[in-house]
Amino acid sequence: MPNRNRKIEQRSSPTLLPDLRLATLVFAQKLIGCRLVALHQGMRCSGMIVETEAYLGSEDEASHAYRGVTTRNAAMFGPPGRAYVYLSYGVHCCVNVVTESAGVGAAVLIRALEPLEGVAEMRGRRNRHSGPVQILTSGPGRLCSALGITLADNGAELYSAESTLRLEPCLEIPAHRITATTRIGISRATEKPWRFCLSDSRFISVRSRQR
DNA sequence: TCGTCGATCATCT
DNA sequence: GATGATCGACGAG
Repeated sequence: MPNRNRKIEQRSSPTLLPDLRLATLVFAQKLIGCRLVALHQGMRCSGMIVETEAYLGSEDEASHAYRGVTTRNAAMFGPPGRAYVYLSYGVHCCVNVVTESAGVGAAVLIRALEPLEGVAEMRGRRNRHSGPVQILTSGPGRLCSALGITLADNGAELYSAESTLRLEPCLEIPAHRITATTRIGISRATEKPWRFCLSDSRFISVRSRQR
């Protein structure tokens, strides 16, 4: 019933997550304002997504999917709505939301959150018992550390209410509050303005490099 | 406040 | 053997 589903999407309210059939660049913007929830060691921690980056499939030189399926990126080529978690620089975990159809290899990297629940737990995990709360989740490695996300979460069903790592609706952010800039920390396809930030958020990872 | 640099290791060539 | 979607520490201004 594709037409019926489309009607539901057009009437999207703050209580809905972005439609998984959206194009990755649109999905990356719609993801801002959603809540990322992690339930680990019996603790619920969550934050509102304030910064994302879109990575397209085989057409995007900066994407892990550019060279096709490997052991590491297999989750990227799986069904949409799953988590793709990978180890960066051998040290930090980073989490993506897989988008589009299985086999495409597109995903949206979550780069920063505004902490909502479990701040004390996040401080403990990051060994930051004092200081500004922004430092806890501003950066893809930091937010995974704060929420306790590890490689064990690779492939988690983010759209399932039973999943220990999942997305939940939070706020609907109007398009004029979202800024597009070039992506960060990459050496290829650096000109693509596929990073999206909540314009007035104090929690984004790097100050504006807008072009 | 900003820039630089080393740590660290799974993955890829 | 080289690379990298990062981070934290440290020094300069």
